[in-house]
Parts: sequence; structure tokens; C-alpha cells
Amino acid sequence: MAKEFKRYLVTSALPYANGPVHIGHLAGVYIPSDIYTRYLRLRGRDVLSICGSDEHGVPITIKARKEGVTPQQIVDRYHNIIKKSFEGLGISFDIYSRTTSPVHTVTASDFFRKLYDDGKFIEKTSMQYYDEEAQTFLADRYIVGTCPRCGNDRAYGDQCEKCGSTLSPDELINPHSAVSGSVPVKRETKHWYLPLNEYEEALRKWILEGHKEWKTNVYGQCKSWLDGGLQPRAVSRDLDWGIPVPVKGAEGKVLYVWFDAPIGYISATKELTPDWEKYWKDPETKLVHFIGKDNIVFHCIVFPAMLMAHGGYILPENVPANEFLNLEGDKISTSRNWAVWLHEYLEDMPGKEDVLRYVLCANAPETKDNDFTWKDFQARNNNELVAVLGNFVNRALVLTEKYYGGVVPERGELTDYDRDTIADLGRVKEALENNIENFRFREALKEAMNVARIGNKYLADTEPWKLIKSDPERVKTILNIALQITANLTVVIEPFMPFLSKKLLEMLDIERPSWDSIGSIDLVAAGHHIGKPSLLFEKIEDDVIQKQLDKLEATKKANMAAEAASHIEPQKEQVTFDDFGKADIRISTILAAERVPKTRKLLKLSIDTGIDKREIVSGIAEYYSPEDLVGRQVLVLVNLEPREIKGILSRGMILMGADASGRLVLLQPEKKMVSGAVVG
RNA sequence: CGCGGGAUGGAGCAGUUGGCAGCUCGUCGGGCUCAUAACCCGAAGGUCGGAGGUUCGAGUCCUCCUCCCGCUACCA
Repeated sequence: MAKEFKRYLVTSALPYANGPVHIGHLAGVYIPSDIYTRYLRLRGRDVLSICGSDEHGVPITIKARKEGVTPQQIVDRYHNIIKKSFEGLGISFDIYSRTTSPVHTVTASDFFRKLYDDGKFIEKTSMQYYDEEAQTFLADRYIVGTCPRCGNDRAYGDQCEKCGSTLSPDELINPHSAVSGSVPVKRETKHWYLPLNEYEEALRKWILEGHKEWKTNVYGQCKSWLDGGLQPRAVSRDLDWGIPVPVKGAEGKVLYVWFDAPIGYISATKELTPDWEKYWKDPETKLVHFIGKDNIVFHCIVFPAMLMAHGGYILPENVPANEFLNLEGDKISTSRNWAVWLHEYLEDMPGKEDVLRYVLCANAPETKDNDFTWKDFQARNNNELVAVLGNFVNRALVLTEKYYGGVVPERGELTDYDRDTIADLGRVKEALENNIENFRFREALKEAMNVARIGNKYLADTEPWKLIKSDPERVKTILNIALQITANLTVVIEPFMPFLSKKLLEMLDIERPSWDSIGSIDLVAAGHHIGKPSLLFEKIEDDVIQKQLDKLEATKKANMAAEAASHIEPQKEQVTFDDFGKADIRISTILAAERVPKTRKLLKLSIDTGIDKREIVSGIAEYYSPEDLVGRQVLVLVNLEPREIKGILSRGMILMGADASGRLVLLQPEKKMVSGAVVG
């Protein structure tokens, strides 16, 4: 089963350029793929790691319209943020390209054209909703209306989120465009479809029979799709942002993003090397797609079908898809800003790139959704990185410095215990290979960390600080071995924590040992002078964590406010001019204010209405303190029926704006007026 | 509705073909003092989501149920 491949091609899901990258993306895709490629490079394999921004599609055009900029400006902004933040975290793509690049435009266009010329598409004409105001056809998702099943007035054209039923846009009652709010009309439009059903048998054979080793979630998902029967799928869209359909009479039509995006892997390879074809077309290449679970169908069914239709391309050997990462118990959401953004993390936590890499790998959602919490982040840093890894290295180096002035001591005769320890060390290599090649990165990281554990135990058991007085010769051997273990660490830890590995190499002042030398105790020569020890990791104190928690708390509050603001009360029934005329509203001045005892919300206000001076009880104590109010002018409904509240006769009502969250805001005249002035 | 994945000591995860329920962290006790109050040893802690079934034996296989996350939505 373990076929040997000549070279590897690793792709990571293209991040969509309508927002920055967050920890969910990292844990699901980019950290696993980077570990995998770094591992392959260490083993001296021929490997390319490919990624880039996915820059087409409707959401980007909508975001651009909202901000009043061009789609190009949106994608430029996020492409640059994403690219830079990946570099900052040491994600070592061989190329990070983008789907607006000229090479991609040509590649995707040619790909479509080849399928078109070979008669692989079906042309179909259908009626679709068109937004005349925004001058665009509307994807199902962008039509909002009332659900025919449950009456929810915010159902989407494809699904009602309230009752969960699947809908088609035609079923919606009172449909309107989510883009402009206008009422859409039906228009005829022509599109090209890839008949996935024609590839069903080939896909079934390839996946269900040929790739039983795929992760259960991936395999299960594919089986479910195939068993359900595949349908032709549209590969073009009516849109002005994207790669034009390279066919006569296709003006105003572009390639569907999910047709164009995976081809981005090919174009990026092309951009990187003139040898791109051997990576994509030679069966001796192992192609691996790293993705998240929402992308399974595109990478296991649609893209392979495209490749089959085109011909000449290899298919992925594996598609390791991870589940999702939650943040502090809630789903990560770009639109709700519920995320830890990579570019912000890099700024907030300089020098802690490896800490994030470590935590996200150790807690990666490999088999089920997981939760990222800042408390766990702190605990893993302090109890694992500092206490186990950092501490071991520090012990070994400080002792060498102290006893031998930083010169690696000569090793003498080995004891049985030494040999046992070295044997333990030797076992790590195979365990690492096994786990990484089967995409079990969590387990692999644990194995790598084990090297530090072996080291700590070795020092604790041999107690060189005691022996130095009674048997200094023996101590030389012990520290020599401790240093060899440290040198082993530089290799085993590199795929996971490259910054640490580099720092460790500098400290030992050695070249990086090869992968095959893992387990060796001849990595640092006796007599070699090592560098000065310094701390690899620092403890993270509570206040640093608290700052991040506060940041999230603020986001939560802002979201609630925004949510409240979006709930607008419907208009009340019509009133006549006379009805309105009955209300006597006057500009009034607040003379005094005090809290009503034993209440949370109430203030007693003394008011000069111009007509008289009176008292009004108002429920604004949560938003205004008495001292804020004295002297302010407000609007008062003066002919409201008096009412006794908490024993005080309240005569009139202060007018206020109230949003759905219950927040109250006083209304006041724009210029100071005489009390008693009529409002109307 | 249907489909896919998940539910295992306080937290996060393993558990391959059914055969004594493991690992990391936390907690408690002890040891050590070279080391960032770090390290090493030991202990406590689980009716393996619930109910039923197959079996000498079930975390593992079968049936039903509950909850969470996804599912031709461009959110990994």
C-alpha cells in the first residue's frame, strides 16, 4: 500500500479574499499543511507547497459595493494582509499567488475552453431572478423573503434558517434582493453545466474502492454524495467580477468561483516553475489537498471530475479535511468578527509565532470540532512549552555552561540506563513518520515533545548536579547525552515550531542535522563550543490573556448592539393630522434630577415646561446620571395623563429614542430655545 | 425530513481485527534543588451520551433514541 512517490504537490485551500485569516483557517488547513511540507523537505523530498488568494465571487462584489470601492481594491487589501500574516507565522508556501493574476486568468480560461471544445459541457437556459437596481443576477442566497413553511420573514432563497427547510427562490413569498432591497424580476439566462453524473462511476471507483484510507469524515461525505447520485452543475455565473467565459455570446458571464478557484492551484504551480507539468501530470507525483470540512465536495467530487474531463491530470492521493475550530465556545464568524485574526495576533504577541502554531496543532480539530480558549492557550504555553520543552533545553545548556564553560564534554562509557534512554530517543523517528504521513499531526507533535520529556527524565534520574562532586567523569557523559537530545530536538520540532528550531540551532551553534540522524548521539561533537543559553519561551501572565478576553467581550457587545439596531420596528398604523395635533410637545428644561430610591431605572426630574414647573418620573437612570441632566433641554409630552409612579405624581413624558436592545437616548433641540416652545 | 461526522475521568484527546479503559494538562501526596516555583515519582478521579440486543466477553458489532457540528450557501 505504501507506494513510493517521486515528488509531492501539497495544496492548501485558497483563503477567500474578503477578510483576513483567523485561527480557524490555521488550525484546519494551513498549520497541518505546513507541518506536512516542512516534514517532507526535511526528509529531502521533492515537494511544492501551493496556495493563494481566492479573489472572485459574489461576496467580494457585495463587500465592494457596500464600502464604495472596487472589487479589485477589496482583494488587494486582503491579499496583502493574508500573504504577510502567513509569512509572519512561518507558513512556508513555495508560492502564495492569487486568482486575479494574469497566469491564472489564462490558465482557467484555457481549461474551460478545452472542456468546451471537447464538448464536455451542457448548455442550459433558465429563468433567474435579476436585481434591476444593482444590475445583477441574484444567487439563491441573495434573495430574501418570507418562508412558506414557518412564516419567517428573513428566509434565504436556498434555505430558511429558522425552520431549516430547503427552499428554492420561487417558493419565497414577497422576495426581495439582499443586495439592493429592491424587488427582483425574472430574466432568461444561459449557463454551462458540467455533467457530474457522467463521472459518477469513475469517481465511485476511485474513491470508494481506491481510497478507503481517507479520513472517515471525508470518505463518508463522498459516499453520501455518490450514493445520492450526482447532478450536472453550473460552472458559469452572471456577474461582472471574475474570469470571463471564453466563448462567443457569453458577454457578462464569468466562471463560477468554484470552477476557477481549484484551477488556481495549477496556475500558481505554473507561475512558480516551468516544470509545473510533472507535478500535475506525472503519476509519480503525490497530490494532497489540505482543506476544511466544508470544502470536501469541491475537492473530492467537482475538481476531480473537472480534471477527468480535461484529461492528462493526476488526481489527489489524499484530501485530509479537518473539522472546525470554535472560539471560546462560539462558532468563529468573519461577519460577526468573532475570531482571533492572525495579523492581529502577530502584532499583539510578537515572538510568539510558535506558541500559536503549537497550541493550534495540539488542539487541532482532526476528528471533531474543537474549542480554542485563551485559558487553554496560556496553560499550554506555561505548562508544556515553558515547563517541559523550554526548561529541558535550559537545564542542559546552563549545566554545560556552568561545568564546562560551554564546551561540549567528551562522552565516556555508556551505562545500561544511557542505552535505554537512547533507544527511547530512536523510537521517536518512526512514530513521527507514521503519524505525519497519516495526517495525525496532534499525535506527531506529542511524539516530538516526548524528546524533551525523555531529556527531563534523564537529567532527573542521573542527577548530574550531585555527581559533579563525587564522579565528575560520569557527568561529562550525562551532559554530552543531554546535549545530543537537545540537538535531536532541533529536527523533530522543526515542522511544528520552525522559529524555535532555528533559535535552538543558533544556541547550539550547529547546522541542522538531517532527518535520518534522529536518534543519533553524534550530532554535537565533543569540544565544540556552544552559544550562550537564553530562554526559549516565556510564561504568559494573566493580564495578557485578560486583554484578549476583553477584546472578545467588546466584540460580543458590539455585535449585540448591531443586532439590536438591525431590528427595526415596523411602521405603526396611519394617524390623521388631527390625531397628531392632539399631542402637545414642548421644549423644556431640566431644573433638577434625583434618583428615585429603591429603583434601578427611575429618575425624578423637575422640569420647566414654560407653562409651569412640574415633576416627571422617567426610566432613564441606567443611561443618564442626575448630574448629566441638569440644565439640559429636552422634548416633553406635556398633556399626557398624569400617573403616579412610586408615590410620585408624574405629569408628562420625556421623549426618547429607543432601540431594540432597550437603550435610551434623549432628544434635544439642536439650538437652545425658550422653554415652552411648541414642537410639531 | 434525509445524509455525513462527533459524544470516553475536571479540561483536551487515543483506543487498530470485540479480550485487564490509555495519553497530555489540571488536582492531591512525595522526591529533587541543575533549571523559567520549573523537573522527576506516585495516587485519586471514568455506569465510555441514553435504552435495548448479539456474544463466554462490547468503548468497539446490531437496533432505537437524545444532544452538538456540518451538508451542492464563495465561512476552513
